[in-house]
This record gives sequence, structure tokens and C-alpha cells, in this order.
Amino acid sequence: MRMSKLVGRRIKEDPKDSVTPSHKLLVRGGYIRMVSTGIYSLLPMAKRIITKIENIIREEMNSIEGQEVLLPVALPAELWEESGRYDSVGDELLRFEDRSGKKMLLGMTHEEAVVHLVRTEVSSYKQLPIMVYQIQTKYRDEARPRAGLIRVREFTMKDGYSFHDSQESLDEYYKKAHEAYVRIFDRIGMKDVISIESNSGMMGGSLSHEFMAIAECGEDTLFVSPDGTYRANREIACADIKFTKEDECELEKVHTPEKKSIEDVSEFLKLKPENTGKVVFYVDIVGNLIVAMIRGDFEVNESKLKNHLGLNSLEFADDELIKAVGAEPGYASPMAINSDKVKIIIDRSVAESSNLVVGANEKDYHYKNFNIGRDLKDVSFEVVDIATVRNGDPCPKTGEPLQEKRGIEVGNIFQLGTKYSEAMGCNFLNQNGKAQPMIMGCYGIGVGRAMASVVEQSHDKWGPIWPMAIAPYHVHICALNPKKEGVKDAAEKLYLEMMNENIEVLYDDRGEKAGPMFSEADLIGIPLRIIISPKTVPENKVEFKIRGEKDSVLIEQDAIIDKVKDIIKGD
RNA sequence: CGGGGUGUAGCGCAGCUUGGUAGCGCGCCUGCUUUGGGAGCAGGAAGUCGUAGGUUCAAAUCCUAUCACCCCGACCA
Repeated sequence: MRMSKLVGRRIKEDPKDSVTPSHKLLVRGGYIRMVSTGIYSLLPMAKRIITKIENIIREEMNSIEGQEVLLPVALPAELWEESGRYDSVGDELLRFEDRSGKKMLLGMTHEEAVVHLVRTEVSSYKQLPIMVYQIQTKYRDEARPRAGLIRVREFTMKDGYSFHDSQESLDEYYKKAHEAYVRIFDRIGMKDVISIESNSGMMGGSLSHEFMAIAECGEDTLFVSPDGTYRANREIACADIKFTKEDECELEKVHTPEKKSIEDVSEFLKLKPENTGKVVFYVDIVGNLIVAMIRGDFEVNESKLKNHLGLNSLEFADDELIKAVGAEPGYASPMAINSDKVKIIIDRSVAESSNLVVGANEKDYHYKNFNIGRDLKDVSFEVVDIATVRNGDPCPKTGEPLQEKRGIEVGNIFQLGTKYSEAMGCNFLNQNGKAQPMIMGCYGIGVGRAMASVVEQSHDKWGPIWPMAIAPYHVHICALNPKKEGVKDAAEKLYLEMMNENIEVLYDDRGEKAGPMFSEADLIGIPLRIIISPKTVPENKVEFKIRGEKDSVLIEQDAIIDKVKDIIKGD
């Protein structure tokens, strides 16, 4: 490709309001352009990268017997009504009507569509297991797109769905899919990606893993043990904290005027936050009150609480509701709360500690020396781990301090079970001729997000450093001073020879000065650079430089093609 | 959905307080000089100042409404 004709200009300045490296560099390098919030056009070089990522994914999916299909983007609402998700999914599902008033939607995920396909095409245990996948546009009406391609409304996703006649079959395939994912991210050239246990969320089902590209700008927080054996999303992560019981002291009421927060109370009483207990009030969607109690030095993990209660949403309760059950906001404790009306969940940290300071359910008063076994005898409650793990808390597997990291979710795999097949009648006949719902797994990868994640992990201050496997071009030829004797001829000749050898080459034929030409080459980030200039043409040599390395080397013109081919092959 | 902020040339911005010829840098076009890490000179094209009302002799500037976008939070298969 001649750079003089390449669509996609380089931009010197960072785009307004961009924050993350991948956003800045992909825009500045002429890879992506925003059309509307969270909606981007991919320019030719980005399209080349995306195609390469897709092909790697395709090869690996095919290697685990995946069959590629293409399901519709626009779907009838009735399909989603069958699964129940037309109503249960929020505003991120874009709903609309066609000309006749028929309810439609844009697919944000394709369980319904794939079940529609498989339930009519597959009917016998003899055909199972199968996996179908597609690489296709998804639309999600995200509340807040951000960070360039990291969170967008319209994006390309590989989504695969497997169908099984038994849990064992799903387990076996799930493992193979996990291995395929590891290979995919390795081949794409992502440097630091780990799979973690994750929360299944609205997808339903049980076992799930997220593949996280470790990056500063990641939206998820995860905890990893130093040896890597424990890896979990903060939404579900647990820590094995050893609490110690002490001798119980007398319950003592103390005056704590205007001291509502844990900080204020512990400072006022000259205690540490871990000597206190705090109470958080939630309401579920139908208005039931939930009282969560945790030691003052921890935070309630709402997703763990939701998972325990089997709820999709929880909100903080307002003061009216809190007072209605006999508690005093700011001075609340589960003592004397009417436990018929509310569900009381107590974290381990409270159950296994002694002599805590808790509210007295009376303005400006707290109790010292609260002990759950003695002071909560008349109240029914459950003890559950609802604590948010903190950096350095002991790992539940190894006991070593957990490390907190940020990650971009670039892929995930779920065991869906029979949630969709049961709701939508996706059955097969077993060996006894009896109908049974198929057991499903699903497997997603965000393609554009993967590209952005590679940039997050592989760039310097001048631009991206593309891994060879997905680089838009292998080689960038810079013809410096092409008007001088022989330079243009040598560059053109090399360009054509490389094309003949099927080397993917971008050729800067514009005659720019060295400064702009090199800066733009860095900003584009192609792995290999060849500089042809009046300095080296008379000696029949070229300069050769690897992106990300500091110095260039001189190489005979005759030898450069073989050299380049070796590097491309070896990478 | 809550809080904060921004809309002026392709990009980045100034001008607005105190109304009076729409500006700067980069980029783009032409010519000459220059050519190893973002060159110089000369000339040129390009903006209904987000949109709609209003006030005024006169509005980018004042008033009202509205839309779009960004950041933080809530939410997020």
C-alpha cells in the first residue's frame, strides 16, 4: 500500500477528552474515527488488524469443531419474549418497531437466535455435541461508552454456543474452549491476559470464566494470588481472613453525639475501624428490606450479596424505610430490629469478631462490646461472606496476600445449562426416545476490544507496537529524500519485490522530511521498518529497524527480503 | 439516572466578562528554497460561531429553550 493513497491521516494532537493510550493512539494513528457516542468507523489499517484477529479466532474455533454461521442482527421481539429476556433486560437492549408496528430488537447477544436455529436443525443425541459460532456486529445501548474501543455501543463479537446431551459433555467441551481461548490470545500477541472465575450475571448458568487483559484502564477489578493459582473477579472474590475471638465484655451504651460514620465513631472512641460493625440497608425491586452487617474496616460487596439472595438489583434504602423497622440511620444495629419484616445478613467478619462498637438504634448513642452470639439471640439472621476483598487480604487457596489488578474483559466463557433450551423448547431425543433440554455453553470474544487491549499492553509514547501476527502490515518502507539519485527507484523496486513475495508492506512514497516520516511511522506502529535514503543507496544497502528497538542496522539490499521473511515466519 | 464540563474552519483552541469587520496554531492547496526525528519564505481555499426562539439599530458575545458530546459515579451478557 502506498501511503500517499492510504485513507486515514495521522493526527499530531491527542483527541479532545481522550484518556487511555489505546483511544489516543488508535485515533491519532488513523485507525478509528468516532461517528457518534460509542460508535466508531474502522479505517483501512484497523480493518486489516480486525480481519487478522478474526481469522485467528476462526482457526481456533474451527479446531474445536466450531461451525461458523451468521445469525441476524435485527430480531423479532417474540424470540426474546420466549426466553423472558425481552422484559428482564434493561435499556441496553435497543427495541424498535418495524413499519407494521411489529416489535423488533437489535441483537446484543444471540442465545435466542441460536436456539431458534438449533431446535429445528438438531433433534437427536447422535448429533450432539455441536458448537456453532459467528463473528458479527452486536448492538448494546450502553449507558456510558468510554475509552475509545474499550466500551462501545456497536462492536464486532465472536460468539459461540455449544449444545450437549450431558453435563459431562459440557464440562469436557468447556475445558477445550478454555484452551482454545488461551491459544487465541497468545497468537494475537496479547502479553498479559489471564482467565478468572467470574460472576454469571444476567446470562444465568453456573460456571463462568472471564479472560482479562491486564491494563491500567481496565474496568474490572480482580484479585490474583502471587503464584497465580487463585484468580477471581472482585464481584465474587473471597479472602481467607483469620478472625480472633476475645473474652466477651459487658454491653455498654455510650454517648456518641453526631458521630455517624465509622471514621467518626472510631476516632471519637479511640478505637480502630475493625473494632466496629456497620450496617447497610438495601431494598430489593419489590420493596423488601435487607439489612447487611459487616465489620467497620470492610465494604459490603453488593454482587456477592445479590448472588446470595438471588436478586438482580439492590438499592440503598432511604431513611423512612430504615426507621419503619425500628432502626436509626447512622446509629443502626440489627439488635431490636423486627426480623420478621427484614432479612438480616451478617458477614463472617462480624460473626467471628468480638466486642464491636455498633449503633444503639437511638440517635447519638452506640453500644460497645457487641457480640453476635449473646446480643443477637432473639433475631433470625444468616452468616454469609459478603465482604469485598481488599488488596493484600489472604488468598483462600494459598494464604498469600492477594494482589489487586485491573483488567479489560476481552473474552468470556459460560456454562449456561438449560436456561434457554428449557424456556424455548430446544430439546433432543435421548437413547430412550425421550425429549430432554439441551445443555448449553456460550463463548464470547470482543474483537475490537481485543485490538484496543493489545495497544494498551504494547505501546510506547510514540505509538502502538503491533505484534507481527495482527500488524496491519509487516513492513514499512520509508523512502527518504526520494528526489535524490536512485532513492525512488530503489524504494519502488523493493516495494514491488516484497509484494511479489506476499510480504505485506506499507510504502511511504510521499517524500516527507525525515522528522514527520519517522514520527508517523512510529504512530502507525508497523513492526519492521526499512529506510531507503541517499546515504545507503550508493552502497546497495538499506537501514532496517524493528519497532520498539532503539537502533537500526545496515543490510545489503539483496539480503533484506530473506531477512524480513525469516522474521515474519519466526514471530 | 445523579454530579461536573464543553460545543467557534478538518484537528486543537482564543474571542464572550464590557454586544459593533470571526481570529490563532496545526493540517490542506500553489510556487520557490530545504531534506536523518514534526523546516523557511510568499501566496491561497476553508467557519450560517451546536440548534431554535427572544432582546437590540446591531448577537459568537445578553436571555430562554433544546440538542449533542466529554469526564466522574450508578448501571453493564
